[in-house]
Amino acid sequence: MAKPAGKADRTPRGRLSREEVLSTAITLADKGGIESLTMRRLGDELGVEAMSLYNHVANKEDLLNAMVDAVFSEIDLPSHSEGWKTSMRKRSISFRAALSRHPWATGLTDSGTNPGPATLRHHDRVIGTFRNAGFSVAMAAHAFSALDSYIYGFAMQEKSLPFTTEEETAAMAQIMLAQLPANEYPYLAELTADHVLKPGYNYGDEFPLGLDLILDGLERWLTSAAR
Amino acid sequence: MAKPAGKADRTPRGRLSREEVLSTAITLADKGGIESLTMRRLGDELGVEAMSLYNHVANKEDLLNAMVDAVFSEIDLPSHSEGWKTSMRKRSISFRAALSRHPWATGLTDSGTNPGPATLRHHDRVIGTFRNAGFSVAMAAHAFSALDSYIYGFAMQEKSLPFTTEEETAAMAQIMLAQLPANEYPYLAELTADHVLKPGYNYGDEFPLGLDLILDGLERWLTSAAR
DNA sequence: CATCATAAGCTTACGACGTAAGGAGATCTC
DNA sequence: GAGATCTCCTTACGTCGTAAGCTTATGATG
Repeated sequence: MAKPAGKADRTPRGRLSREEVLSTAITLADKGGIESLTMRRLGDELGVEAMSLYNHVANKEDLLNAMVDAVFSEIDLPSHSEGWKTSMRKRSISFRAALSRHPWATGLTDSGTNPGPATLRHHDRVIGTFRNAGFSVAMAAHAFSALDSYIYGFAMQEKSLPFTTEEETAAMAQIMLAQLPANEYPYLAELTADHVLKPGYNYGDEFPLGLDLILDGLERWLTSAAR
Repeated sequence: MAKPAGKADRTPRGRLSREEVLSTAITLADKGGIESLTMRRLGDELGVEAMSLYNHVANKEDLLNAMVDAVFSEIDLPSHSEGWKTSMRKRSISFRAALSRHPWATGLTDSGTNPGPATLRHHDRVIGTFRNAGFSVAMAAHAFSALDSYIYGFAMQEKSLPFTTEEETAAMAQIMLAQLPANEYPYLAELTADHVLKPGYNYGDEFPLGLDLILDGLERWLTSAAR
């Protein structure tokens, strides 16, 4: 009686905004993986037809790029004031945490082609932190490459694991161990049995070990001056 | 006259084999990127309808998993006899080269869920090399995680660069530098101008620097004994 | 308040995609 | 030489991103 026409069950809302589209897309991808994010489902979630999304987004690639930039905006920037090593450690941990919250972002490599403002700012601040600490331009580039390769790669390995919680890990490792021909892959079997299946194991805990290894290495580069 | 019926322009060949399907799929993905690999195109390339591929492959995921395993089979295994550091250095370089030849493999993370035999053998030999060198099980796990995260991440960054050759790099960097608001991202601008645009720059050259940083760090872990 | 351009939504449609179902012909086994 | 099996084909379905064009709500201008 009140509503004259149109879709019945559409949640009444003001107009859509790009931000709303973006954040819903991120939620969807977080929940069901990037392959579950389709324009139609995203539209559904927003109470709108798929084609209406194109009023706020040029195409799907534009959407994905913006999503990646949103992830970068969640990362704590290194502060120039705090000592390069601690502040770089913090931002690295924050970076990994962001990729862990949004695993789909790790594989969205096309965003390298045209990075958004948050991505650029992030990179600029990281390089700036190295430069201010006394790294030469070349050394800063090497440090940036080494450190971020590690972070990205770690996130990718983490994402590719078929388990998340400790219980899942244990269950999965049990199964894999049982399937694994132990005499053909003895070291893999040993590692699974004696390390992965130890109570309290969590792959994520490996992160700071490699991180500190690299940071210590970078510090050595720095103090050994010339390069 | 000779041929009684059927498709005219089909290259006469014996029956298809899984190996043939696999290697053609890899060639296709190498040439046009993973998104250009569709069942229909792969069929075309082999002179066969898309559906015929399902005689040799369970589904596309099976195909992709097998492709990743094929990439792993290209990597030089570390030899137990040679000293862990040099042999691990060799296999790391070989690993990166393989991912560089087949960039699509870097993103195919689902293969972590059920790795093929070449992948398992590779992992087993890597872990075995650490163990034989005196790493404890836990240290071997840490070393494996740190090193392979770096390699994977490096490959991913390399893949995401919008250029390959030195000329492309220079051209692209010029453009990006021109577009970049230099006062907003001063360190990025500096790095581009003074490092990337230097003649002879090639991002791939960064790889051994980070690699040696990690290997040296692992060696220090090893010699500092307990952990 | 009336008009009307613009923006934001909807409908329909197209050409890809992966693959289910089932049929036809070749090849192998006994 | 008969039957089973394997390989390939045709057809079809549901889903995807998105082009084209329509309708309606908004908000500025007279």
